[in-house]
Amino acid sequence: MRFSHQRQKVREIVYKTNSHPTADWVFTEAKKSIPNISLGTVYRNLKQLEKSGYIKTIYDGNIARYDWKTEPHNHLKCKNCGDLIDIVFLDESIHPKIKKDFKFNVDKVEMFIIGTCKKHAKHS
Amino acid sequence: MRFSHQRQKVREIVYKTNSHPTADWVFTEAKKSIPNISLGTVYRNLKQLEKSGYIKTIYDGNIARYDWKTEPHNHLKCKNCGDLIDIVFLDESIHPKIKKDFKFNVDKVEMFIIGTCKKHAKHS
DNA sequence: ATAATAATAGGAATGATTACTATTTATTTT
DNA sequence: AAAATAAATAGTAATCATTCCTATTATTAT
Repeated sequence: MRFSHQRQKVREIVYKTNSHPTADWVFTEAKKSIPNISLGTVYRNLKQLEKSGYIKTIYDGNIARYDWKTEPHNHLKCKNCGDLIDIVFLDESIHPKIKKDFKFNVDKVEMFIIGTCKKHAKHS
Repeated sequence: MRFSHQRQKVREIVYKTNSHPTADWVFTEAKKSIPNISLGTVYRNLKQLEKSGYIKTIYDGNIARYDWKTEPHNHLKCKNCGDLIDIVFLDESIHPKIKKDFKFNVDKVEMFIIGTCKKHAKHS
């Protein structure tokens, strides 16, 4: 894979935010410094960056979001504001139990905990 | 909400399978007995059935699947065959811990465990 | 049976993502 | 440093899942 300014920029944008951005948001940001970058280029590079292990794809409902944090972690999703909050709740220590109980070799666990974050809780 | 043959059929189709079908598969099945049913009708009814609590929607990557099993449960997803396997691994007992540790009120947990099922494991 | 209106069929519209292709650009070879 | 090679791009068309729209049909209350 050879160098391109577009790929470098896409990567930089994902690495600079904790907002788990969508492809479209990355596109909008990238246009600020590369005005004629195309959306296809953003998608292609996000896919390549994931393949190379630099970023991870998160499926939030039926939209893809991207995350620079590649270590195993989980997400809280506030149904009120839509924010995704990174947490570490389950780690790889559950893999042997799943293998034993269900005869299933685990690669990774994707968990969304859906509810209300502290900013939007009605009361305690 | 008043009776319709189409809604009854959609519900019956989802209730008869353990394959976590997509809207399109439900549509194909429904056409066998209601040849001129439309895809929009299938989508509308799936949504209504979910709202009424008869079925649940599962987002598998960026495609919606439907599940008659409405009690909390989790899914193993084999990356080899794509099958979704129902398991009960995490239950609501984790909710208080998440509330305490992260100040987050949990409604539900969506978990996908991705890996290789026993049919497709290379060896132990 | 009639009136009121929820639900439908069929097709158009939308939104996210992928595919296509002529051109540009990074790297390699000379 | 110029030419050759091939990867990457821009721009656009195509695809796929899903939703929206509207005239017509079907269910239910009167």
